[in-house]
Formats: sequence, structure tokens, C-alpha cells
Amino acid sequence: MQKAAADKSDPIAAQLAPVGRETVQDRVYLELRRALIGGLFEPSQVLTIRGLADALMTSTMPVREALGRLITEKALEALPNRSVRVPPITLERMDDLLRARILIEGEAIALAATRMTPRQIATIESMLGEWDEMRALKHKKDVDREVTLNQAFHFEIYRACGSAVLIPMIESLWLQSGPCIRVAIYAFSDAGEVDTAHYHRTIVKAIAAQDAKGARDALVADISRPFTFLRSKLESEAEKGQSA
Amino acid sequence: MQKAAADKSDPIAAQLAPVGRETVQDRVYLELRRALIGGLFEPSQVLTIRGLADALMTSTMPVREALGRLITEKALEALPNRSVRVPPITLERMDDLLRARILIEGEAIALAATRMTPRQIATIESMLGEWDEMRALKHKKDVDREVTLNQAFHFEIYRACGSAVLIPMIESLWLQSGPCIRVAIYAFSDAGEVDTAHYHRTIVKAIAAQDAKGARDALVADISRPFTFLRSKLESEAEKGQSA
DNA sequence: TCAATGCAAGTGTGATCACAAATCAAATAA
DNA sequence: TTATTTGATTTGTGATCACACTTGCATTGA
Repeated sequence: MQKAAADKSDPIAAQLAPVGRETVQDRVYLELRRALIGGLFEPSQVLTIRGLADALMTSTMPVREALGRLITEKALEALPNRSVRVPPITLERMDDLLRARILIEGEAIALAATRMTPRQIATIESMLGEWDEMRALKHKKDVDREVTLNQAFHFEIYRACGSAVLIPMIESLWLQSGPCIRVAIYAFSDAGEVDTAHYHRTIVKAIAAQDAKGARDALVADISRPFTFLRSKLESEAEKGQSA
Repeated sequence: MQKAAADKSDPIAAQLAPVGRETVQDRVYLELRRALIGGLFEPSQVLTIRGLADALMTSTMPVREALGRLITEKALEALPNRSVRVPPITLERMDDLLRARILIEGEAIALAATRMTPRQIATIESMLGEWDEMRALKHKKDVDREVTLNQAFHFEIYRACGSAVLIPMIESLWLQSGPCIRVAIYAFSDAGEVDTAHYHRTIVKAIAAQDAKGARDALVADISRPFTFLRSKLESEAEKGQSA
């Protein structure tokens, strides 16, 4: 019955890696994904296969497959030239993304609000403290940590909604709005992280009370904030460009 | 100014294909996509790269990239053996898919109901007639045409919702529920197409009246039907398997 | 007869190569 | 000086190869 672990190769090493070993392609894909959600790429930035292959210390093969996957998720865009780039930001696309996120993430959090266990609620409650820690040492903004913490908080909730269909869609939406979000957070200058903590606190309170509607409303307020901020920024830029 | 068409190669051929020529990879991807939405693959069926490459008269390269893209869309499943298969049907997954489709396609049709032009409404109205045509020559069911017509009707509506974010998500959902749907349609035996026409008629009526809520309700009834039918079938199979 | 071992065919993955198209830069002509 | 063209470089795409792993079957042993 222990056939899976008992191979002709070293049984100890086999136990350390019991499941299928990770492929280079997946590593590249996850790396690019993380970079996109974190907003490490600029909107409209073009990516080349060989460039990424060199940067990731691999050949072109895993990169091109990863890029293809990201293009189908609309996380990247295939130009008619066959080059690929990070999709540019437009007002219409932003509103579109926000509406979809409100719809789907709102549904997910409403489901989660009625299903989260006390243990899961304790987990997201403990995450609130990390915002205070971050505000305590108020040196220059650690945008990476903000993004990571925000992501961990939200997906800890979404994972509890119990839908294997909704969660990948939410991941796709984050992937698509990642570059915009980063731009918004930078534009926020400071005063960003304290607000985030406040909204997250409201969300946790609603979930702890099993208040699905309250949780959905709090979430909408939370994810709308960077979008509305970015929207006003884009609008001012647009009219400036028009006058020029 | 005619630099684009004036190449060193044949200018006539260049004009016949003015935009980027299609890649083999895209052809394979669209082919597999069509097959999946149409339910040409059985649930749990495993697909091999070389097998598909031979069937599609190409090398393994475009196939593996297309498979990778379909895996990220959850249209296919990567087994720990590294082989890929069509995801099997489970009750939980079906309910999950149906809920997501109601949520997203419902939103899309509600948006479309307030935005469709008379011309677009006339288009989907004309599609109703094709169901009558099909019922008129009532030889053996033409499942392929049913699926195609149903798809064309729905996406003609969704395209009018004006959301470049929602439409790909809906396509992904159809891709994931395609194999289930085909099983359900086959199980329907006959009496399937007449009902479809009836539900579509209700949808068109609501849209013509710009009744967003009515359109959403009619759509929910339409897409729920095959799922509830398949659900009862799976449940009876499950208890039969339990007794055996 | 049945289980285990070993061999062979099949399969996915990554690297490399060949080719066509696009891009960029320098050189030439007006 | 400016616009056009020519050539070299870069880039994406598809094919092929090499390797590792899995799977299936036949052989061998008890």
C-alpha cells in the first residue's frame, strides 16, 4: 500500500516530495502572476519572452506558455504585432472591473459570512493587528507588504465561501486590476494604510455577526476606494491632455 | 501611407490578410474550446498532447500551449500524473457552476436589457424562428445545432451588456459547464428543443419591454433547467451506486 | 495460480534550432 | 534638413530532440 512512496530512488527524498514536483512553467507562471497582482509591472509595459526568460534564469519555453496562460486570463494583452503587454488603464475598463468585482466578491463574502468558522474569523481578526504594527513603525510606506496583507485578508475570506468556481474568477479579477491598484496606492501617498485597516475592521465585525449584507456593503466600500481615487486622477489627466 | 500593404511579398495576398495572421496555436485553442463548449468530450476523458496533435494535423507545440491555457481556465484539469483530462461531473461542482452562472449571466442580461438597440432585439427575435424550423423537420435531434443556436442566442445578448470583463467570464463558465450540458441534453431525450424556444421567447419579450428583472428571471429559468435535470439524474445514479 | 520484477512503449517537459515578421538604425536621396 | 530605403538585430512561432517519469505488459519466481 506504500507503493507511492517506495520507489527505486531514495525513499526519504520521495517522502519529502510526495506529490508531483513543480514544473518550471508553473514557477514562472506564479512568479509573473505575483508580479502582476502586486503591480510590479507598469500598465502598457511590453514584455518579451526572451527578456523574461533571462530574468527568470530559464529558457523561452516555460515563459511563452506562462504568457499564453496569462493572456487568456486577460491579465496580459496580445498586440497584433504578436508582442504582449500589460493592458493599459482606461476609465471604462476600470469601471467595468470594479462592477465585476463588486458583483462577484460581494457574493463570495456574503456566502462566507454565513459559513466562516470561529477559527477562521479569529484568523482574519489577527490580521487586523498587523495593520497597527505597520502603522506603528511609520517609516516610508511598505507598499509590497500592504498589498500582500490586503490580499491575504481578502482571500482568507473568499476561500471560506466554499465555491471552487468563484475563487478563480476573483483571482482573475485581481490579476486584471493589479496594475491599476498599485498606481492608485502610490497616488494615495500616505493615509492609505490606516483607512484600509478601518474598512477591514468593519468587514470583520459584520462577518462575526454573520451579517451577510453588512459584510457585502463593507467590502464594496473597501474595494471601491482605490478605484474612485484612481478615477479622479485619470479624469484630471484626461482633461489636462485634452487642453494640451 | 500605404506602407502596411506594400511589402516585398505579394501585395494582393497581403491585402487579403491585412491583420495579424492567425497562429496555429490559436486555431488549436479555438478548436478545443469549441469542442468543449459543445460537449464533444466526455467528462473524465483524458487528452494526450501527441494524440491531439495528430488529430489536428500539427506538432505538439501548439497543442501543449492550448492545453495549458484551457487548464488555467479550469476547462481542463491537470492530474498529478501530469496528464490532463476533462473535469468529471460532481453534484457540488454543478451547483457551484449554476450559482455562478445565475449571478454573472443574470447581471449581464440585466445590463443588456436596458441597452439593447432595436436592431439587436430584432436579431435575437429572428433566432426564435430557427427553433420552429428545427421543430418542423422533427427527424432525429440535431444536438450540435441546438447547442450552437442556444449559444448564439445567449451571447448575442451578453455581447450587448457592454462589459469586456463579464463576457470572458461567461465564456469561461460555458467552457466549464459544456461537458455537463451535453450530458443533460442527451438525457433530455426529446421535448428539449421546444422548451428552449419557449424560454427564449420569454427572454426576448422581457428584453423588448426593457424589463431587466423579468429578463433575469427568465434567464435563470432557462439555464437552470438542464442543471436541475442533470442533478436528479446524478442523484439517482449516486444512490444506485451506494446500494450496489 | 498469483505476485513481483524488469523491460518497453508512451507521455510531458524543457532546450535548441530554423524561419518569418517586425523593429530599429544608419545611410542615401531629394 | 527631411523623408525614404536598406540592412541588421530582435522577436514570436513552430518543429524537433533529449530526458525523466509513468504506464502497461510480459517474463520470472515462489
